[in-house]
Amino acid sequence: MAASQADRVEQAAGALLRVEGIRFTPARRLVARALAGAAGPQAAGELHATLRGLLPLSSLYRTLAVLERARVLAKEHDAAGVARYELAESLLGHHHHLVCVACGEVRDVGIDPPTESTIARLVEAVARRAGYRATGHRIDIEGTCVSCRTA
Amino acid sequence: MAASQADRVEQAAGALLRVEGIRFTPARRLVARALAGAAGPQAAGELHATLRGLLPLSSLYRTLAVLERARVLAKEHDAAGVARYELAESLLGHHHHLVCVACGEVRDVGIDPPTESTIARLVEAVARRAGYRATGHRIDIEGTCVSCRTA
DNA sequence: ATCAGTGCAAACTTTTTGCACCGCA
DNA sequence: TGCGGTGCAAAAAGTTTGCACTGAT
Repeated sequence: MAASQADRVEQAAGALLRVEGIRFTPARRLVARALAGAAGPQAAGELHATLRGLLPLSSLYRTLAVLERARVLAKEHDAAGVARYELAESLLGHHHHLVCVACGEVRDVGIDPPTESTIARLVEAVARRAGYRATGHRIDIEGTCVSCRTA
Repeated sequence: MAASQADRVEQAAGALLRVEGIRFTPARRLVARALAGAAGPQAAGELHATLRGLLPLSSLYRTLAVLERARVLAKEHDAAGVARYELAESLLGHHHHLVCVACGEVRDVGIDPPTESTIARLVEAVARRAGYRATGHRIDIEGTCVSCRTA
């Protein structure tokens, strides 16, 4: 159930922070758990609303920065340039994003391992030919989500 | 040679603007040509520096917005959240990005058509299973560029 | 007692906008 | 002459930071 996923994430986040000698405070627990329950990367404003004033925006940003430094979460930017945060792949697993071009929703999507490794192999070959040493890749699949299509 | 690529882009950009009933002014020519010569998406600040004061920043932003609206160029955001502009795929062709995780450079990279269509097919299947209708995809290949590796 | 963590308010960066002016059609 | 385009300066949005306070170890 949902609670145990949040529990697992909380435990893993605590371990990552301890390794760096950083305290696992209530604010950090709160943010880690909130992200554990999200279907995709969250903007600071969204998290702030979710947490309903439990954390001032500046503290939230600082919390996010700490968690990012400890590799608990990863920061990226959506099409509007707004920062979005989600659990690091070491906690969430490798995945990609479905981006609705109509409403801007960003949702996580997993790719089955055989397909994923096929893609990884192709991508690495492209990078090598261009003189890059590939360390990873990000794929955003643009399209329209169900609600935007039926609306 | 370089000039003819800029010329082709300028002509195509002019056509796109004319279709929308928008004037193709010197400022717009300038920006279109500057982007035609770039190896990857450019930040507004970079373009402003390239144009050496020929265009105030606010006018540059407005020019970029006009060109985006006319589908001459596309806007995206780099890892730092800064807006970057490049020629639309209808002018530049479908391509992806090599992103150097060390220096932040973003460089265009083409993928050979067979590989590209393999990837497109895989990606569309993933989207369909998730209830999305895919209209496109973006792949950022993260790695280290030659200069960052040898430095 | 010390030092990391917190909250408020102010600063900063990037991008957008209001308004007056200019110039081509 | 009308209207789109331009430039300056000011504003808006998102994010970061200085500083004083709080609380855990």
